[in-house]
Amino acid sequence: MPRPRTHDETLRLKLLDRAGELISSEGPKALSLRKLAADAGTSTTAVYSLFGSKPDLVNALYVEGFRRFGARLAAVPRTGDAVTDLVHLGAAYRESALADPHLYAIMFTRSIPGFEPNAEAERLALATLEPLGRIVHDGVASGQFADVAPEVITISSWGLVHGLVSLELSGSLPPGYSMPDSYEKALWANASSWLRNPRETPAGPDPS
Amino acid sequence: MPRPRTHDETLRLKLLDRAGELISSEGPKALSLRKLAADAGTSTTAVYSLFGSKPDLVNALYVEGFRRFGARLAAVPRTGDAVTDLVHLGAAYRESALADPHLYAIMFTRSIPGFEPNAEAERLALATLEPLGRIVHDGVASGQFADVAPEVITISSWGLVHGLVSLELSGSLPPGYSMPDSYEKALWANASSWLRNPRETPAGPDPS
DNA sequence: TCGCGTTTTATAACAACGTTGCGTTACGCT
DNA sequence: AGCGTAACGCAACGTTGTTATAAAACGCGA
Repeated sequence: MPRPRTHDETLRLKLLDRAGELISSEGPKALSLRKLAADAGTSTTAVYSLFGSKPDLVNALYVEGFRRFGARLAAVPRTGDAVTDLVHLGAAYRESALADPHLYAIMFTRSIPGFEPNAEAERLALATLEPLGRIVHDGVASGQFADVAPEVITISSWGLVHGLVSLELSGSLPPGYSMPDSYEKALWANASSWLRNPRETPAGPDPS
Repeated sequence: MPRPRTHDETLRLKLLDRAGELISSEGPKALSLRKLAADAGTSTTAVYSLFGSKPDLVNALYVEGFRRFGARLAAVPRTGDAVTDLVHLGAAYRESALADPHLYAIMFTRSIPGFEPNAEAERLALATLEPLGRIVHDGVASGQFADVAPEVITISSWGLVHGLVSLELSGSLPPGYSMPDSYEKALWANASSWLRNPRETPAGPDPS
C-alpha cells in the first residue's frame, strides 16, 4: 500500500519562512533554490518534493502574502461614512504594501520571471478585495454614492491605490513629491467624486 | 592617440531592435544575451562592448520605450477643457501601454531582475509626464481646478492610470470586469473631482 | 518485529545563463 | 606605413533551475 504523504511540515515552513526573509531583505533576485536549501540545512531536491518547482514555491509565498494582506484589510473598522471608509481602507492598503515591499512586488508585479499564480491563488487574491467591494456596495445601496455600477467605483479605487503604491515602491516618483502628503488627498478626492451629492470643498481633508 | 568610438551603429540598432522584438513577443524571460547575439549573427562580447552589460542594454530599451511613450502623449491635442484633456491623455496612456505590454513592464515594473534605470534614463522618464503636468498646471491657473497643490492632482491622475493599466496588464482583474468600460468613467470621475465647481452628474460620461 | 512498497532526499550531472580573460582583427591618427 | 586602441570571436568560469539515479526513511500488513 502507498505510504501516506508524510511531508515534513516543519521543513516546509522553514523553507517558506527563509524564502520570505530572503525576498524581503535582498529582493527576488536573491532567492536561489541552492542558497535556500543550504540555509535550511537540506538539499534542493527537498524543495522539489515539497513544492514541485521554484514557481510553485513562489506561489506559496504569494498565497501567504495575500493571506496577511487580506487580514489587514479586513481588520479596518467601518465608520458608516463611505468616503471615510474608503480612505481608511486605502491607508491600510499602503501600510501593508510598505510593510513588505518585495512581497508586494511578487503579489502584484511579475517580479519573478517564471512565476504565474495558479487558479486557487488567484481566487484568494481576489477575495482580498472583499472589504473594498463591501464598502462600495453599501455606499451605493445607502444612496451615499451615485447610481454608478459598483464595479466601476471598485476598480477605480483599487487602481488608484495600487498605482500610487506601485509608483512609490518602484521609485518612479519625481524628487520632491511627497507621497504621504498626496496619498490621503488623492484618496479623498477619488472617494468623494463618487458621491451623489458632492460636498463643498473638493479635495478637502479627511474628516477623521 | 586613442581611436575614437566607431561602434558599429547598425549592429547596435540591430541588437536593440531584436531585443525589443524578443521582449515584446516572448516576454522579459526570453531575452538572453546568447540568443540575442546568435540572432544578430554576432557574439555575446559584442553586446558588452556596445552596451556594457545586460542591464545596460535593457536601459537602452527603457529609454527608447519612454521616447515613444512621450511622443504619443505629447501628440494628444488640447481642447481647453481641463477635464476633457485629462481624460484624453489618460486614454492615450492606456493605448500606448497596450501597444507594447512587455515594454511597459520594463518601464514601470522591475520585470528584469538586475535592471535599474540610470540617472539620465530616469530624467527622460519623468519628462514624459510633462503633458500631464501642463494640463494640471493650466487647469489650476485658469481656475477650472480647485486651489490644490498641482503635484497632488498630477500624482493622483498618474497613479490612477498607471494602476488601472497595471492591473489590466498583469491579469489581476476579476473575471467579468471590463476595463474599457470602466476606464473612461474612472478617469472622468478623477478629473472632475478636482474641479472648483463640481458639475451636476458625478461620474458622467466624457462629453467628447 | 520484520520487510515490502512508497515517499523523501542527497549526490551529481545537465543545459542555459551572465560575465570575463585572452587573443585576434580592424581601423583612425601621426 | 605602422603604432595604438577599440571591437569582437572563442572559450572558460561560476551560478542558476531542473532532473536522473540511488540511497535512506518510514507507514503498514504480516
